[in-house]
Amino acid sequence: MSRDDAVLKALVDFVAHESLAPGDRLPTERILSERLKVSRTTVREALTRWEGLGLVERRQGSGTYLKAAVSRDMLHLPLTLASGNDFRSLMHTLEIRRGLEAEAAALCAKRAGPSELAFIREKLEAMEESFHRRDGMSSEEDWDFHQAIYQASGNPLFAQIIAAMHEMFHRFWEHPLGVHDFGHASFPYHRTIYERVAAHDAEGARAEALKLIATVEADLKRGAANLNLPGLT
Amino acid sequence: MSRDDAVLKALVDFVAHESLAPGDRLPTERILSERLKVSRTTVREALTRWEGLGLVERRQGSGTYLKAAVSRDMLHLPLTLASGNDFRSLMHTLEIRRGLEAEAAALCAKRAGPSELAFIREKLEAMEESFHRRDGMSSEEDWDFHQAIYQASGNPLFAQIIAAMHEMFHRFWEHPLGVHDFGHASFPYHRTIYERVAAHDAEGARAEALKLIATVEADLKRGAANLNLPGLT
DNA sequence: ATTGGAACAATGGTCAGACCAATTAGATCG
DNA sequence: CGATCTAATTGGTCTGACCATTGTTCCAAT
Repeated sequence: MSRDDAVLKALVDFVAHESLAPGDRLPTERILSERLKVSRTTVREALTRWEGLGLVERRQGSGTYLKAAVSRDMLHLPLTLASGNDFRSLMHTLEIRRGLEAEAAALCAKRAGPSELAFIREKLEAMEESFHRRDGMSSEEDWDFHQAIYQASGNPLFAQIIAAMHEMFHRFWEHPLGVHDFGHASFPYHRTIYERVAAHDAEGARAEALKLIATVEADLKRGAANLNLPGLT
Repeated sequence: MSRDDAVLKALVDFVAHESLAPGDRLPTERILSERLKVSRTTVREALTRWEGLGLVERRQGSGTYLKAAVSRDMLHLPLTLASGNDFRSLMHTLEIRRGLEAEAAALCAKRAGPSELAFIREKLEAMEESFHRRDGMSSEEDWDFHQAIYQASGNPLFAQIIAAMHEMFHRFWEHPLGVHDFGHASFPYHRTIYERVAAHDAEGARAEALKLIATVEADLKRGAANLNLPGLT
């Protein structure tokens, strides 16, 4: 077994022994290197692997933070998709998102307890407040709302997959295709999704989520048509 | 942009410029560090990322070899989930599959042309024939049918994501949880999905796909209850 | 007492150079 | 010609230093 694989195994044991949870900060690289009897270089190589797998986040000047639960038997699925930044690829990712968003909303309606509902409602109201104040969608508050849904779905895979796709969307989400009022049409569906979730109406929540993505899709198509974007079919 | 992100970008350009194909050997770390004007440490950190993503393979004493095609716009989906051995993880993957399966079926109904429909029908009949001959689901023909659906969805991401997940819990799909007639209940829905797709009824196809996954989920729960599997809630 | 900013310490990021371990290619010898 | 030893190559690890960013502390001005 190579050295830094051993380090990763030791790190798993360490996290288990100290019962570290997502969000916790792990020891500094220097301390780890001393405690595991390897050089800091090797520790860094191992942490780089974990960072690539999304298990850990490093912040210069601050520390290294656990992003997800780790256990000894984990399966890593590095999925890399060749996907351009043209309109067609963007639409493909949106279709994936539609499938996941609908399912996440349905599961959320089934499983969300009072505390999860309160959290979602909080994010919803923050988004609505921001919308009325600035007369437009805030991509950040919008993202927070959806993340709350994914979290309450009880299935961590949703958040993981969508987070990875969101990164791709990110550059477009800021000023997508130059359309200023992008996402305007999707606004009301956030509340309807919440209402269906709060009523524990799984199929209703699924339907509202589908409507929301449909408005985004329409906006995207409109923007692409205006700009003659490459890949437009 | 952090330094080794820049290195990764430069590496992509280098691979493109030299038109390197999978299997080819990249320059040594020392040469790369010199050519990219960064330290070998930084080059190694970048290559470690690529290795984690399965894009590259390093062999000590030999060199670093390209394992997959790389392009500037790639979407990396680092999925890590607890070993598929427990019931909860298996259910999580099934929930993801439900979202994707439903969406793929709907898109397929919208877009499948005559040739795609004929291909799906071929797979369906092969599956049905195998079912009646051996009086049981054949995981291979079943998989072929679903893959045909994903292909006809017109979105390559579906096939890629699901294929990766399928590989992950392949062993369970063969004789999941020891249930012998696993998947028996899902059999009739393959034909109903096909019928809805052939009728270009997107929402109907989505509904049938949801029903199919529901039967699989029920089978899974039944098997787990019988075996007192860990992770059963 | 509060606030603002300046100095400082801690932490991840990068660097240079050396040596180790595995592999490969070439030279050598039977 | 073939097997074997040797040396060069290459990725893996180590050390120690310095840089860039962040968080904290503490003091001065208000």
